[in-house]
Amino acid sequence: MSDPKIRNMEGFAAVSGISRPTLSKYFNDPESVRKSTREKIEAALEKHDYRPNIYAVNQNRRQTKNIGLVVPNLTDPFFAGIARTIEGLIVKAGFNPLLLSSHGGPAQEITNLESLRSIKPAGVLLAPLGRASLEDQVAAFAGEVPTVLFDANLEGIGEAFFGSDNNQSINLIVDYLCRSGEPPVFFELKTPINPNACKRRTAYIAAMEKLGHEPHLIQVEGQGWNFEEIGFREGARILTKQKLPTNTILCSNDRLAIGLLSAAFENGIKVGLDASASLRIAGHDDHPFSRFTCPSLTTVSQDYDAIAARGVETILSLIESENRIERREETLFEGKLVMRGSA
Amino acid sequence: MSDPKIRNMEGFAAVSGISRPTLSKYFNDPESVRKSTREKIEAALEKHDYRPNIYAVNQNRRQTKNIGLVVPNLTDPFFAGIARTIEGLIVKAGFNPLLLSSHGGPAQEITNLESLRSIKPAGVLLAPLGRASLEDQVAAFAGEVPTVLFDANLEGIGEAFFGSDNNQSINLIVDYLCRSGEPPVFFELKTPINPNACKRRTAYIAAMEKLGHEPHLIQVEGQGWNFEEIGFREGARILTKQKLPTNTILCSNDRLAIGLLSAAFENGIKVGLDASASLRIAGHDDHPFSRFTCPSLTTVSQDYDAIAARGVETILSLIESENRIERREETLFEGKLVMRGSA
DNA sequence: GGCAATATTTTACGCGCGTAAAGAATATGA
DNA sequence: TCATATTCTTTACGCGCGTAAAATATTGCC
Repeated sequence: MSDPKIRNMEGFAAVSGISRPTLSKYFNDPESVRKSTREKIEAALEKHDYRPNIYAVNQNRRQTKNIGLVVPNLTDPFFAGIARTIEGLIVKAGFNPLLLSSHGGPAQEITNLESLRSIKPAGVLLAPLGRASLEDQVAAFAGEVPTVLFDANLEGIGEAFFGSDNNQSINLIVDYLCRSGEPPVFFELKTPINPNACKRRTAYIAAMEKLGHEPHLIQVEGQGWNFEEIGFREGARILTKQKLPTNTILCSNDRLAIGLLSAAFENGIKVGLDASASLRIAGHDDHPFSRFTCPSLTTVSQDYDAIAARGVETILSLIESENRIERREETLFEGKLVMRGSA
Repeated sequence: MSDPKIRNMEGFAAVSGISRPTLSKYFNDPESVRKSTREKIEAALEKHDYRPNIYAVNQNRRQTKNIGLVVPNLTDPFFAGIARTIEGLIVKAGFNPLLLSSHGGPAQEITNLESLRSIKPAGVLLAPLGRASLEDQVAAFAGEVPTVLFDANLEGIGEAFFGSDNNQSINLIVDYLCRSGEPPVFFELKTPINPNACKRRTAYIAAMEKLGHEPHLIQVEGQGWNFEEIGFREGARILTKQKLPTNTILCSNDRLAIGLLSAAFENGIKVGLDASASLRIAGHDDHPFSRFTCPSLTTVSQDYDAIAARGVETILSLIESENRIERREETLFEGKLVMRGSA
């Protein structure tokens, strides 16, 4: 805001009348200097627009203020949403979030961790791809940098894991579906990449058996993260070519359900609750778009505010304590039933 | 991968038998050293896993290899998709992309630029919020850091702009809609935040008049980026309470159309092309979810591969040439008609 | 007003690397 | 083979800041 451009802290010391070491203290923690000097510094900052060179700072600090945040796929609004929530919490804690997406690829996931390593993050929040993850390399990274997993668990990797209680949530919706109509079949990928998908499958089977129904899995071909596409393509196949044992389909996730709903529509199959409908479809996750499907999708919402909050909390305390956690913590949060038009 | 951990380039010089200045040359450009020494260095890298400290490097280089990438809203899969494409191109060029989302907020947009400033990016690719952007502050930033705009234009800000030719694309779809059925009304926000929305409105009016039809705007209330929500809420209102002059609605963007389709479905209004349908709906953008709406959404796709490619190309040449462009370039790319089931 | 406690200044070094200059080594070509 | 052009090594300095230690200044308190 004023005449001579200030190039470094020395220069700012000159114009502010405060010594450089004291300024350094101030920038690391404004509360650590006397109130009167703090005011002098802040008054000078108003006029002179100086900020410490972040590279010089990070070169000398023992720890950076960076926290890495890696999600499997930012193109999925579900993860974009979580990422946004987490970023907000990190900023509020005075740290600097760095968001990276693995774009569904294991190699990219490792690349992301590698590039995080070079910025020396104080900690990392990682939502791994799951089965596709190159576990050895992820584990190696987590051995060097305090890492907390969320969304998808990799056994024994990282200091903690926060995710959804698939057992509870699948139970919830299977129970609801059975109470309100015919028991559901389970629509999923044959070879799911995500551990949550596997847990949901076994949870489905257990829930059905508990209620005295025969579980029925519909496992379709499909790779990658284009779930809507798979749900649409394979959904069309099973809806037209295959005789379903019931009129109710529970999908392993909402994105599959979105594709399936679209396939049902295209094939003139009416989905919903009223008498004229011949099919019920439910999902899992409460994807941002699930409110706008036709009909709107009945599903289970994940408590991702809680997951985000606990994840950030944990990585921060890990950073604070400067050492690793004594025992790896795994916490699962309960889902909530979201009743809409499709089931 | 070997015994004594290497802490700096000095240490790596010791184990590799190459002097530090030469190593420095190598890391800045492997091709700049003789082949035989390059091989020696790379052999040593295989065994010793050393990488230059990025903070020390950036402190001393005149320019970093960072390129900022700011999008208005990562929760929108459209921007997530563009961002991914652009990131890929930046990496391929040997630079380091830094992705930030403004989350629909002008203050966040400025915060993003501020935090980019502190990492001293060589250049920035910015998709601004549009009307909501705090133009003065964006302009001030663009005055300090080479900046290229895309998606939404801010007059005179940045070295160049790449976006869609809304005039052409709206013409295209209005033309198609008129040829294939009744001329469309235009469904949009009363006070759009995005300059593209304004251009689309005037393009719609011009296209209609050119074809000898009376333009008809339906402008609904609504703020923010939750377009589906607005499309759904206001769509339900106009579909039930208002007599439309035609059976065809062109939406200002796909996300509004997705909400509107959902509203039509909820109200038992059949959308599509066949005789039994009473409404046609079209959108604009070819949003990733538009293929899976019910019915699938007829729309215009933006050529965002071209936008991404030219944007990256431009910022790179700007960085290379170390100075600003002589004349601000504005390039618009044509859209393609995507015919699906809804219109 | 004087003392102890606390805060600031002064001085100095180190972080890891870019880079310039001069001399030594190596490659190139006729 | 030798002269020449490249490339590398050695030496040295600087980047902007963290931080330690000792000296000095300021504050709070009785």
